[in-house]
Amino acid sequence: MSHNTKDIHSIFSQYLSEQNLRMTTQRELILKTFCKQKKHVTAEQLYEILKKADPTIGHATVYRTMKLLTEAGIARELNFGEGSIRYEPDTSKEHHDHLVCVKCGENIEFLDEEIENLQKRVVSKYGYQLVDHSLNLYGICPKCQKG
Amino acid sequence: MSHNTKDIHSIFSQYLSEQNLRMTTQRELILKTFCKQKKHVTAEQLYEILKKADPTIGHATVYRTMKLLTEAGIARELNFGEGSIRYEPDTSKEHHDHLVCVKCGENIEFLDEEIENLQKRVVSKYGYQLVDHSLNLYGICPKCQKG
DNA sequence: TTGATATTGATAATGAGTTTCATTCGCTGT
DNA sequence: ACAGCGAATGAAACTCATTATCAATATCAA
Repeated sequence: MSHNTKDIHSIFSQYLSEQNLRMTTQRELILKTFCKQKKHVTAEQLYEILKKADPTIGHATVYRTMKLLTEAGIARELNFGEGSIRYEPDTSKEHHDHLVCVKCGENIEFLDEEIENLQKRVVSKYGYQLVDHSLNLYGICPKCQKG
Repeated sequence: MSHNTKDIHSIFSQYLSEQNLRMTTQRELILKTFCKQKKHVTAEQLYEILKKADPTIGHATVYRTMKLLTEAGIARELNFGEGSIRYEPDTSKEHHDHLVCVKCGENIEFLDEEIENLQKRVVSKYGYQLVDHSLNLYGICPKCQKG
C-alpha cells in the first residue's frame, strides 16, 4: 500500500493551489474514480464510467483533469500505439515497463534494473540527458497461446 | 549500402503481384520519394513533399501506400507519442531502437544486444511469446543542452 | 457576501487517418 | 491495338481522440 485515496487527494489539492487552480467537485470525483480503476483506462473509458455517477459531467472536463493529474504526478500517460492514451496511477515512485498481450490486452508491469542501467549507459554514451523513456514489449500471453 | 532503389522497387513489385495488386505511377513515385528522405517522415509530411512532384496526388493514396510499404517490409512504423506515425526505411534487416531529442527532434538509432537479450528474458519469464517491442529513449541532445 | 477569476459543459474545431464512390487506369486475353 | 474487368485513384465525407471557444456557473480569498 503506497498511498491511500486521502493522501492522493491532498497531493492533488496541494498541486492545484500551487498553480492557483481550484479543487472542484468534478475534479474530486474524477480523481476518486480514476484511483478505483484496476486497469489502465483511456480518458474516454473513464468518462463513460463517470457518467454513471454524474451524468452531467463533461467530456472536456475529464480530458482536462487527466492532464492535470499527470502534471501533478498522480497519473502517468501510457502509449501502446492504440491511437489513444491510457492512464495508470503514478502513486508508486517506482518506474516500470509494460508487457502487453496483443490478443487480450493483458498487461504486466515489470521492472528490470539491468535494462534500466543499460538504457542510462546508452543515453550517456551519446551525451544525452535522459528525460523519459518507454519500453513496451508486445507478445502473446500463455492463455492466448493455447486458445 | 544495403539496398539500392532498384532492389526495393522489385521487392515492392513482387509483394504487390503476390497480393494481386498493381504497380502504379503513384506507388512508384511514393516509394522513390520515401526512399530519398533522410529523416523519419510522417505520411502527411511525405504528402506535402510529393505534391511538389505531382500536385494531383491524393492524400489517401499516400496513407494507403505507406500501409502497403509497411506490409511489404520496406517501411517500418515508428510511434514517438507525437500523435502521428513516422516511417523509417526497413531496408536494414537489423532491428534498432531510438534515442530522440525532445527539443530538436534529433534521432539516433542504436542497438544494444544486452538490452535485447534482457528483454527476451523478461518475456519468457512471464511465458509470453514475443511479437514486437519498442524502446524509445527521450532526452536532450548535447547541442540543445548548451543552447 | 461579494467580486475576481477559474471551471464547467456544450459545442465547434482540429488533426490524423480511413472510408466511400464515381472515374480512371493497368493488365490480361483476343 | 482493343476490350473488359477489377484494382487504384482523388475528392470529399467520415471517424475518433483530443483541444479550443465561450457563455454560464462555481470557488475562494477578502
